[in-house]
Amino acid sequence: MGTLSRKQREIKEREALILDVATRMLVENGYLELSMDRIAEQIEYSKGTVYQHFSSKEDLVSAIVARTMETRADMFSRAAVYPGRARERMLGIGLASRLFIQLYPYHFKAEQVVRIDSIMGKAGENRRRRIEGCERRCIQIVCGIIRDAIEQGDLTLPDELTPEALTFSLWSMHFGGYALMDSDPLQELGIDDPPYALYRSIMALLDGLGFAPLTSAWDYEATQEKIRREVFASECSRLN
Amino acid sequence: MGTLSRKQREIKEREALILDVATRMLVENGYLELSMDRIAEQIEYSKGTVYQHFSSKEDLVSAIVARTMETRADMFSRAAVYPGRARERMLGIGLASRLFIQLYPYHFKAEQVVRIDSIMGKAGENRRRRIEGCERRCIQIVCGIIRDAIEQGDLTLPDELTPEALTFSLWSMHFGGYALMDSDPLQELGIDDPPYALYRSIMALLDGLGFAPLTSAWDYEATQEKIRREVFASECSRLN
Amino acid sequence: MGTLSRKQREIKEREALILDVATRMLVENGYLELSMDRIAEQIEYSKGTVYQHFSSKEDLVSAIVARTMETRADMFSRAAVYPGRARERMLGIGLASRLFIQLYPYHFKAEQVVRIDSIMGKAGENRRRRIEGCERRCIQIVCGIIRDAIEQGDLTLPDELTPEALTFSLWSMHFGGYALMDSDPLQELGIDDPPYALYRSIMALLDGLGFAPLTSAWDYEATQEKIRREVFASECSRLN
Amino acid sequence: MGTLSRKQREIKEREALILDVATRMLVENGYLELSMDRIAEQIEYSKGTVYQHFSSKEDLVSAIVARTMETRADMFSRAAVYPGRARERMLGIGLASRLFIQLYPYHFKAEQVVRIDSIMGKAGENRRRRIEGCERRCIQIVCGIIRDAIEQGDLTLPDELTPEALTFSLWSMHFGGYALMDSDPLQELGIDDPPYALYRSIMALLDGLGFAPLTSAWDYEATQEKIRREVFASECSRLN
DNA sequence: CATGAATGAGCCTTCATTCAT
DNA sequence: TATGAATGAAGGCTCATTCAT
Repeated sequence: MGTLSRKQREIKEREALILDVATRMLVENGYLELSMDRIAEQIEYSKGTVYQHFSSKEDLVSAIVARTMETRADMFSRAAVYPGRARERMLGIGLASRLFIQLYPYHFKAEQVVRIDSIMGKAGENRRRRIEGCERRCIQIVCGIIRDAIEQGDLTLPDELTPEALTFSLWSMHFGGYALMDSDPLQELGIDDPPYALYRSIMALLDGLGFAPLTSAWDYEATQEKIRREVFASECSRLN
Repeated sequence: MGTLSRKQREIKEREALILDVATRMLVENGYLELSMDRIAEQIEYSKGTVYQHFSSKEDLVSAIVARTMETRADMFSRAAVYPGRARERMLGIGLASRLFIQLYPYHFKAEQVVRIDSIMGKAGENRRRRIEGCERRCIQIVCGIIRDAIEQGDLTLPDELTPEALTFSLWSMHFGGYALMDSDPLQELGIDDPPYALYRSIMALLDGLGFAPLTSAWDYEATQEKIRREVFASECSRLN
Repeated sequence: MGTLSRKQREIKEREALILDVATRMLVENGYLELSMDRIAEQIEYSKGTVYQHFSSKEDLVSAIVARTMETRADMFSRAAVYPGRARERMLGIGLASRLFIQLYPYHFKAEQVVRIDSIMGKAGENRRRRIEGCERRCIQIVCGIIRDAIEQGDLTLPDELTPEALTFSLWSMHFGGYALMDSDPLQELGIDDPPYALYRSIMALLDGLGFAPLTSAWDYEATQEKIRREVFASECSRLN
Repeated sequence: MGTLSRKQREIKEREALILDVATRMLVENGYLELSMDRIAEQIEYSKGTVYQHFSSKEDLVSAIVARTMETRADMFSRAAVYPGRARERMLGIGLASRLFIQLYPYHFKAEQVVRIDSIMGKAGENRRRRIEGCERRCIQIVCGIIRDAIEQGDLTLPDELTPEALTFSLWSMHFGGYALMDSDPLQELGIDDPPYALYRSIMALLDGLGFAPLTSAWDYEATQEKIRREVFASECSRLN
C-alpha cells in the first residue's frame, strides 16, 4: 500500500502543479495565452500527461476556478455558523472574503475568464455543476444572513430593496472590487489597501441601512478577532 | 469638396459598421470567435479593407471599448456640470450610468474582455491612452464630486475612508453589478430590475455615510427628472 | 478580363494539382498516409491554401472520387445513347468501363477508401450527393439497358433473376475485379490482361442468359470498333 | 498440467475476446476509430496485456482477417473434396461462401481495410504469409475445380478465357458483391436477397459457359442439401 | 483604394508504444 | 505476468496578417 499511495500522491501533486502553472498563465496573459503545449513544457511533463488529468482546455480552466471556489464556499459556510448576531456573521463573511483573496489573489481574474468566454458551456457537466453550486451556496449564505437579520428585527429594508437585491449589491461590490483591483486607472487613485476600503464601504452601507448593531454600537474589531481565531485560524496562520 | 466629404462620410460609416458587427461578435461569442475573416464576410467588404481601418485585431477590439467609453465619459462630464448640490450631481452620474447601459448593454462584457486578456497591452499606444483617459476622467469626476461635497460640508467621511476609496467602492459596485448581471446564479436570485437594485443600494450607502441632503430630506425623484430633461434629453429620447 | 482569367485558371489548375497529388498518396499508402501537411509540402503551397480549396480532409477525398465518377457517368451516358441493339449498348458500357480504368487506373482503390471509412458521412452534403448521383446514374443506365432488352424481346431472365439483381452482379464483377486487380494472390494467378478476362466473362454470362444477339451471332468486334470511333474517340486518342 | 492448461485456455479465450471486440470496432467505425486504448478499456484488461497478444495495431488487424480467412479456407477445402462432379464441387464452394458470410458478415469490410491501407505491409511476416496463403489456397481450389472439369470433359473454355481468368471473374463477383452489399446506391436497387442474386448470376455464368451438367440437367437443389448435411452440418447448425 | 489569395505559426487533441512497478 | 502512467510525434484545422493585382 505504501508504494501505491506514493504513486497516487505524486499524481495528486502533479494535478495541483498543473493547476498552479495554468492559473499563473491564465492570470498573467489571459485565456488566449494559456496553451496546453506551454503548460506541458513548463511542468516538464508531456502533453499526453496533462490530458490524463484534464480532458480538454476548457476542463482545465474550469478546474482552476472550481478549486478556489470550493475553498471559498467552505470558508463562507464556516462563517455562517458562527454563533452570534446576524451582522456578526455578515462580518465573518467579509472576513472570509478578505482572507480568501489574500490566499488566492488571482482568483477573480480567473473567474472572469470563465464567466466571459463560452468556457463553462464546453466544460464537463460535472465541473460546471460544481462551480454553479459553489456560487449558489455563497449567495444563499449571504442572503440567508440578511433574512435572519430581518426576522430577528436587526434589519428593516426599505420597500424597494429586497434581501436578494441587497445580496446582489454586496456581491457586485465584492466581485467588481477585486476584478478592478489591479486595473491601471484604479492604481492611480492611490488607495493604500483596496480590500480594506471595500470593507469600510460595506460597513457604511450596512450602517446606512440600519443593520443593527451599528458600527457605533458594537465592537466589531473584537468580533473580527474572535472569528479570526475561532473560525479561520488555519487560514490566518497560512498567511504569515 | 462635396465628393471628398462624401467619401470621408462613407469611410466613417464603414468604420462604425465594422465596430457594430465586431461588437456583436465579441459579446455573443467571446474574443475567440471574433475573427477578421468573419467580420469581413459580414460587412461584405474585404479583409484588406478592415485592416485599413484597424491595424490589428487588438486595435479593433480596443476601438470597440474606446468608442463606448468616450460616450460614457461625455455623459459623466455633462452630469458633472449640473448646477446643484454635490449629491444631486452624484445622482446625475448614477443616472448617466443607467442610461449608458441601456444604450450600450453589451459594453461591460466588451470591457471585461479587453481588461482581462492582454489586449490593451498589444493595442496601439494611442488607443490605449484614449481608453485610460476615459476611465480616469470618469473616476476623477466622481472623486471630484465627493471632494466638493466634503469641501461644502455635505459629507464627512470616517477616518479610514478617503474620497478615493469611496470612489473605488462605487465604481466596483457598478462594474461588478453589470459584469454579474446576466450570470446564472444571479438570475436565480430573481431580482426584477438589477440596475434599480444597484441604484437603491448606492443611495443607501450614501445615506449611510450621511451624504447630505439625505434621501429623507430631498426630493431626488424631482432632481432626477430635471437632469433627465435638462442634461440627457437626447439620450432619453433615443431610448423610446 | 485577361488578368482575372489567368488567376482563375491558375486556381483551377492548382485544384487539379492537389487532387492529383492527393490521389497518388491515397492510392499508394491508404487513407491514413494521406495528410494535409504532406500534400501542402508536395504541392509547395501552404496548408492554408489547400484548405481554401477543400474544407476538410474528408471533403478532399470525396472530391477525388467525385471527379473520376463524374467522368465515368458521362462516358456511360454517351454509351447509353448509342443507336443500336440493347446488347450493343451494353457492350458500349463495358468498353466505357475499360477505357475509364485505363484513364484512371487508381480509381477503384480510391472508391473503396471512400466507401469503407466513414468519410462520406463527414463530407459536405453537396459532394456526397454528387457521388451518390453518379453511382445511381451508372446503375440506372445499366439497369435500363437490361429492361430495354427484355422489352424488345432480346432477353428473358429466369424467374429468380430480376433486372436489378443482374445489374448488381455485373456491377459487383466490375467493382470487385478492379478492386482485386493488383492484389498479391491474384497477381500470382498470372492473368495477362485482367480487364479483358473480366470482359470475356461478362460476355459469357450474357450469352449464358441468352441475351440476344449472342456472341456467336453478331460481330461484336465490329460494334466495339464503331463505338470506339463514334463515341469514345477522344478517350481513345488520349490513351495513345 | 491442469493448472497450466487452464492458464493457456484463458489466454486463448482472451485472444479471441480481443479479436471479437476489435473486429466490431473495425467494422463499425473503420480503422481510424480502432484504438488500442479503447480495446483495452472494453475487454477490461490493460493495454499492456493486449500488446502481449499482438505486437502492434497492424498485427492485430491482420489477425482479425487471418482468423476468418483461415476458417473460410477450411470450408473451401472441405467442399473441394466432396466426391461428385466438378460442378457439384463448385456448387459446394458457392455454398461455403454463403455460409461463411452468414457466419462472419463483417468479414469483407475488414478484408477491404486490410487490403487498402498499407496494413499488411506493416504486419508481421508470419501473419502476412498466413493471409496470403489462405487466399492462394482458396483461389487454387476454385481454379483446380475448373481444371478438373476441363480434364473430365465437363467444361470447354473459349480460347480467350483461361481457367485462371474465370477464377478471377468468380472471385471478383464474390468480393465485389459483398463489398458493395450495403452501399447506398445498391440498397436503392431494392434487391431482396443479394447473396442469392449473386448465386443465380454465377449459375447463369457457368451455364453460359456450358459447364456440365447444366442447371437444366441436374438437380442442384438436391446436391446442395446433401453438401449442407454432409460437409457443413456444424456450420448450418450454428446458424439456427 | 479595394481585394482576397497565400501564408505558416500555432492550437488542441489523439494514440501507438514503452517500461517501471 | 499485468498494469497503466508517460511519452511525443503527428494530425487536422484556424486565423491574423501581408501583398500583388
